[in-house]
Amino acid sequence: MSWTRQGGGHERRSYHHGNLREALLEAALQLIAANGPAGFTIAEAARLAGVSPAAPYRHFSDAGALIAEVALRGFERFADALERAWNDGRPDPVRAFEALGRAYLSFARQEPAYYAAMFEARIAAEAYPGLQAAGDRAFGVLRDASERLIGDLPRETRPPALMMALHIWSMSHGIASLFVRADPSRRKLPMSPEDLLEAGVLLYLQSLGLAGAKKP
Amino acid sequence: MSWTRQGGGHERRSYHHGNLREALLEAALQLIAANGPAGFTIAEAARLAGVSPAAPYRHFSDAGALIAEVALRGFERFADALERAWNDGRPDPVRAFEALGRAYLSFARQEPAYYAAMFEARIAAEAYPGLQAAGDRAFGVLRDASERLIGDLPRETRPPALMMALHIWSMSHGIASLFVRADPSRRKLPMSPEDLLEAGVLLYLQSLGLAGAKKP
DNA sequence: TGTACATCAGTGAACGCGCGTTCACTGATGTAC
DNA sequence: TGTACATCAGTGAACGCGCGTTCACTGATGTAC
Repeated sequence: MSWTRQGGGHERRSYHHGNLREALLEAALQLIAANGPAGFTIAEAARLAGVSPAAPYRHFSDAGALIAEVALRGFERFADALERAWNDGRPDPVRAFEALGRAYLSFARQEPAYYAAMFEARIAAEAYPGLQAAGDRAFGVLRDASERLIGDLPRETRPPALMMALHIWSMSHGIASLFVRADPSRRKLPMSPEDLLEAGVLLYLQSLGLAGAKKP
Repeated sequence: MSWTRQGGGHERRSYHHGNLREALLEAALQLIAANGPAGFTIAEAARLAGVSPAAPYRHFSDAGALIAEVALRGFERFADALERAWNDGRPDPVRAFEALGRAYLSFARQEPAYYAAMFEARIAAEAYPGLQAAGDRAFGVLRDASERLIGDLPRETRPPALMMALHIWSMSHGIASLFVRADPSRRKLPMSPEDLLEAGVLLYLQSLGLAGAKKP
């Protein structure tokens, strides 16, 4: 990729945009944030990027491919954020696990467009190489953290790490879709989504003998 | 509402459809099931109902109103299904609670169009009177069941019923959206969604001292 | 029981709109020499 | 360092399409008498 001018500034464009691919992905994020994945069109993205409606086809075969690319990048950022939060189990696994949960919701809140592209766009993951893998990497963070958390448990009371990761993921995703998304249909909560998730995770860990009996 | 012919059969139509409102809602379900809430248009629904594109406007002001009506009915059916499953806590609260969870996923699986209209359509609930209330009624089943389940717990270890209901709802919804929906982006699971949810709920209840230590 | 009439559900033609997609083109960029 | 040329990103005009929405209308239904 090469461009002549740096940054996304709106100085007078020359014939070649120079950074159109990135500009289109950026535009897609704006449009998805505003109206959901269905509210995105190539024509509108081109308009936002200040380019003719035919130009995007030099970079993406169709709208699906563009959204898939957004989702792919979303999963990568998501995995990064989760990894940073888990911080390899520091300062201690339980605390790091809670940080992981907060990071999950924080991502859904800060990056609603990425989150929507990842989970609401109805993309056929197998049609876009790399997408599945990126999703797996994000989930892998949760799975590894779970594995680490339950590593010291006696064999009889140790649940499968995969199952545990799925439980935590499901609850996190459920809270994110029901209560975090700035959606007109969002319901009101008597507590913050973060507190709700933390309490749920703590109770879950408690049942495994992994967290103190109380920590409200 | 009045109609001259019963049923949705496709016998020769007369000038008046007679049951268009219902036919449109039915068509909407088909379209939403096929392509999600965004894949629904008034024109296409009219076509499916065998009626001119202007006819739907006699019954719905716009597409949003039609989808909102679908969501409303969905919440009503959903609440009914959950209530039947809970069965007032019989044969015993824990078992009934598990049945409630299965009913949740079963609804998401059997009625994906309703489920999508209810949770993915981005409807402004407050704009459609009754919608919020219908949603509240469905959630209320879960809340009442939670209340009943924890009723006998000692005050110190008893969580707020509302919070507990939110946890269960979130996990159920998370599992439903991630693993039940017949969506091209759905991920594979090493177990059935029902088993995953049941295990999660049991662990959760266990942490409250409400379920046996093991029941795989 | 029959007739006149009001009601209103559905018609069909029309409109403007935005989208997806194509095409031959153009002009900027980079490279070979 | 300068020139010729290949490459290719972006143009702009055009197309067909389906949608939303309106309108004056029509004909079936139900009701008052």
